Amino acid sequence: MAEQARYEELIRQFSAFGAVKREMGRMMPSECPAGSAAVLTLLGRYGDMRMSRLSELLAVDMSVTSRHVAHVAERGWIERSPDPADKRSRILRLTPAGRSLLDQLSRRTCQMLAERMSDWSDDEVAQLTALMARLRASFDDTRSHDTRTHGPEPRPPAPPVLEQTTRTPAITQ
Amino acid sequence: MAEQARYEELIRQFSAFGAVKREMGRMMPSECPAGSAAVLTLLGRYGDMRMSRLSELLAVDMSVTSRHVAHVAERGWIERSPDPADKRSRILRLTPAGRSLLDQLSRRTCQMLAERMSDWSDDEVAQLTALMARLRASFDDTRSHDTRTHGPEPRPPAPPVLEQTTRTPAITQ
DNA sequence: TATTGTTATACTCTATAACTATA
DNA sequence: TATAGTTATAGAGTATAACAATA
Repeated sequence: MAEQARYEELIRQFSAFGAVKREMGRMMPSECPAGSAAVLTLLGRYGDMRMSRLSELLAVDMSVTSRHVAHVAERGWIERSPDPADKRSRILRLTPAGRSLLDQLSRRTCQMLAERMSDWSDDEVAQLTALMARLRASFDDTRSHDTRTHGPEPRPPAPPVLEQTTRTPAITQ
Repeated sequence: MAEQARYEELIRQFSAFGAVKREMGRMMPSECPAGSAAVLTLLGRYGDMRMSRLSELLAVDMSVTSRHVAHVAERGWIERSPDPADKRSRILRLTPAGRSLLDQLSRRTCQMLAERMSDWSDDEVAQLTALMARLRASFDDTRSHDTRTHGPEPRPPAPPVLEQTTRTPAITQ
């Protein structure tokens, strides 16, 4: 348990982190904004899935997911095929073009990080990754907390998003 | 120097961090969105300053800063007084109402973090803070890197944002 | 001529709510 | 009646460019 000052420092860093995100966003191709890249990345990592699962992984409302997915589908990077098990659903799958774009994006962003973090040791990078994963887990669990000020209950109990470790987990899909 | 897989993990956490930010944003009063809170926080921390310096600290374009500042000024949380040394500039200063709001926001967000991170040790919180501060520093320095794909040079060499450590630095203003 | 700050415009991301088609 | 997904609408954040006032 930390003191208030610790948390204030942390919050300050949360806020400042936006600059890092924006800097990375600036190197995305204009046809493929961050939201699209996130869709491709998750499909590449966890394989074919339905909208609802993708929504959980993105941790955004399904309406948002729907828009991102439409964007990448229009550009031929993913396919949406009907789910034989449930006609309301569609199965999302990377196309070869999508896979190719994903590989290219991944190489490019990793190269950028490698440059910016050239003085970080492998272990330090791993530490930051692990702590951020844990932070997310701390916010994911216990959906019981509720300190909000405005607006009604935003989401139902929310099926837990898996993958709270740093390591690639078994495909649960 | 880390391997590609390490960076991919890290990028994944960067993306997922958005969920944490949104969760925190949901507990802000509706009159005071994140951008406004950031303005108040920086003024509270570094004291009175000009737009240009605030822009640097926020790491956003001055047009953006101008909007945030207008928002908080309209609500009486800050004052903009003319800078006697340069009539183009205005000095920004927290009002008592702004200070009071800031204190309240700070308590509330810290309390939320304390709940969510109740199983984190003080040292772990400090570690995450330090690593995020260092990450930001890695992106701040060496404004020489340029892997962008589209758009012209977005900012000039950008005077370095101070405060790259975890500790509160001396007021440089 | 350069700099400080403001404003207009446009784009991305997000959430809520209304809607459809299926379960 | 409930769920999967889509679409319309609105709000926040950001960047670019054009502009005004001053240096």
